[in-house]
Amino acid sequence: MSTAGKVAEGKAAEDQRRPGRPRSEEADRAIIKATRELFAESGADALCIEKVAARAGVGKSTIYRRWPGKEDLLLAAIASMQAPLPEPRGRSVREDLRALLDALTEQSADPARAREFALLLGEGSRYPRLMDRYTQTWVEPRRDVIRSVLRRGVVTGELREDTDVEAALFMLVGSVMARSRYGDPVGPGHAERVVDCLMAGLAAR
Amino acid sequence: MSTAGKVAEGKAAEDQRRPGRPRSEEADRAIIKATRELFAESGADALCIEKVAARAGVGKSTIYRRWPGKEDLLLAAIASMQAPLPEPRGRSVREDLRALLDALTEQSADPARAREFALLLGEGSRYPRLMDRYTQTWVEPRRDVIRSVLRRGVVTGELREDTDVEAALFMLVGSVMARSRYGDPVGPGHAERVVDCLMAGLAAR
DNA sequence: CAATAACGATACGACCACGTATCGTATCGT
DNA sequence: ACGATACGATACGTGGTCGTATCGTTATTG
Repeated sequence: MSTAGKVAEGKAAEDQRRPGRPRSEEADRAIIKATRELFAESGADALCIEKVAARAGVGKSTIYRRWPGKEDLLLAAIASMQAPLPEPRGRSVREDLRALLDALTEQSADPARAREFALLLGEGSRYPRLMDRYTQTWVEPRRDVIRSVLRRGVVTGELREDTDVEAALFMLVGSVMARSRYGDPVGPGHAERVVDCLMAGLAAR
Repeated sequence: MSTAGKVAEGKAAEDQRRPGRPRSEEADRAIIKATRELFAESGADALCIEKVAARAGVGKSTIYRRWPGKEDLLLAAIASMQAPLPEPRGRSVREDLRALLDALTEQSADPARAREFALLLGEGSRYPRLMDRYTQTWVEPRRDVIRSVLRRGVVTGELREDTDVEAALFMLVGSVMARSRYGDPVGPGHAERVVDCLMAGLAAR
């Protein structure tokens, strides 16, 4: 039915036009919020639909009406965790890296985000679709921000010409990962120390 | 077989002296082996006693006779994963760090060991006893090896006097963690590149 | 008002894993 | 031989989770 000639209005309009009670956007939000919370608290494996429904104050059917299963729900929840890195100001590599690493550090203090690392490292093999999409959507774009700061530093002459961008990248983000773990949050001075240490190098003059 | 009671074993001898059929050491080995394999394949949450028993060719009771439950079994399995870092040769910091990082890299290619990271970062909060013991038994001693190499470098003058040992440590081990993930093993040249990059520093002269 | 679809609640069957209990059998010390 | 204990196998009860189905109710369109 419908299909209508009013093509110009797009699919959304068509959805709205469906007869019957419309889906509750509030339920959408509550479900995603509950999913994120439970994922943060217990991880992907321990997350279960019935607890999500209970916390969201929603019936199970309301969830299954929207997502076919658990993995798809998790996918939606993770996709909704927006955590943009700050735009580099471009005044100096040192300043930009500090700001980026500070942001990373702060974000990794959030249990939900710490779970993402775990998902990536461990549980990922059990949820391949989820992990692929997560990597593609979040990990690489964020790495690219750091890469571009480093590359620009090389161009401006602030960094060595033979800078190994990839090695530096993994040391920077890795320093946060290696440090953040349950009960041992990374302190605020971490970013500054790491950037200074890496910029100066270990070797004596 | 069973080497008899002859040795001056103390308590062990007393255990041996118990009447009845002695516990099978082969069953011990098979159980631990199966546990490690399943942990490597699927992680801590997916590991279940019944599959361990099946793979080990052992009855469930044989497992429960030895360990009170799943967590204790995992603890024993992880404790049995010996993975010593090589002894630093002490000729140069650069050489020692390369060797240590190469070893770390190679070990992290093992799925079982990759799971350890995940355990540390994510699932750890669900198995606090397990994680505490793991950290204390494996993580810190291994970090200490790297710390001592760095400190010695400062003493010998190979490294800057104001070297930030902790920052360098987390960059080194973190570079491996950030890179190793399911389906994206760290290449063999990684250690060399990282160490060179860190030693030289990013800043232009 | 009638048709339609989403709502919360809840019951259902299937499955899986836990940890316990009980088989008959095998292997030890005495 | 005998008692003791471990062995593999298997059945059991419990509890949790999945995904489906079915309530009566509520909101929206026409």
